Amino acid sequence: MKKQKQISRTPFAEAFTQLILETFRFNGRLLATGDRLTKELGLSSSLWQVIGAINEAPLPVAQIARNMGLTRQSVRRTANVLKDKGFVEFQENPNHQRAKLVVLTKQGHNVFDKVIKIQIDWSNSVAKGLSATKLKAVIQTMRSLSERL
Amino acid sequence: MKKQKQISRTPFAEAFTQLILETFRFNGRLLATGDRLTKELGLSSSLWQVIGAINEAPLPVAQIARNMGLTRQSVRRTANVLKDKGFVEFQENPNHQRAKLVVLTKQGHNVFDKVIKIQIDWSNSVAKGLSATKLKAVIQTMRSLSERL
DNA sequence: AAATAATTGACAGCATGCTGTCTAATTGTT
DNA sequence: AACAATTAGACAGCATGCTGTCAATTATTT
Repeated sequence: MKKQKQISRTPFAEAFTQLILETFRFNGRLLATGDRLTKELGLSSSLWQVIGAINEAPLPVAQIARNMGLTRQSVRRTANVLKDKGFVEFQENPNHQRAKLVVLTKQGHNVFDKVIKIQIDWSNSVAKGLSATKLKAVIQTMRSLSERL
Repeated sequence: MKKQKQISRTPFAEAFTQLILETFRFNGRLLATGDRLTKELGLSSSLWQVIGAINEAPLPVAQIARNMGLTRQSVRRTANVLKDKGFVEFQENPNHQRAKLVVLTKQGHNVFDKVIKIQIDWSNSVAKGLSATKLKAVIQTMRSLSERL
């Protein structure tokens, strides 16, 4: 006779475990799809994320990193790649000598507009049967969980 | 006067974009927390995920990879690390000469039991104010979206 | 049974997250 | 104004995902 487990998961713990695993999978799929859809533009998920982060207003690397929940080192590398590709440039920051502002070039703005269009088409193709309300509920739960970690 | 954007996001596209970014953040947080909680056991998120995948029954590397939505190459590397740490061993597979079975050692079973306990404690500490039902709804939406990618 | 296709392992190399350390610059405190 | 604490950049190296290729094995088709 098989020994019984002493501790058993509560229904919440069970669902939470599933959610974690599904999040890992979903994240992987999103990255793969994002890379695929923007490859022809010379971009990848990490690149357009940073471009998107400075679309409204130029920011220093460290600030971008905080906004995105990444380390400044990793965003810096991405920013350097974007600079090499001609999508951004570093400009003097009147408020800080070292922390230069990452600014979209004309080409950068251009490519981001294309990304937006791709994203919108993509969203529409994915939208069937799901409401914005439902997505918002998901976002809220994820944020709520995030805060507890 | 500023030029008006030609295409604007639908509410769904807006929420979808937010969901994508939140997923990236949530994923990062989960990995960081998972690593932190199992560090003392000599594990990391990638390691306990694979251990968990063969807890019920031994499987070959390629099968584990398919189950987890990863490439076999990446799971293989993880499996080799687990072997070096003594948590798994490779055993002959009666059905396949090349594809050896990844099997938990006694130490592997042992450490996974500890991981389970940690996960349950963690779940309980996170559970306040959230129901399993709510999490299930999130999982379902994520799966539904995953399938469309 | 033989030929072809699919799967697997092994190896190499890239992408993008992380940590750690050192130095320079900035900010906050006294 | 001087000192301490924090922040930023630069560089090094690790972790863990990916792709690509080649040979060996297994599965499928004819």
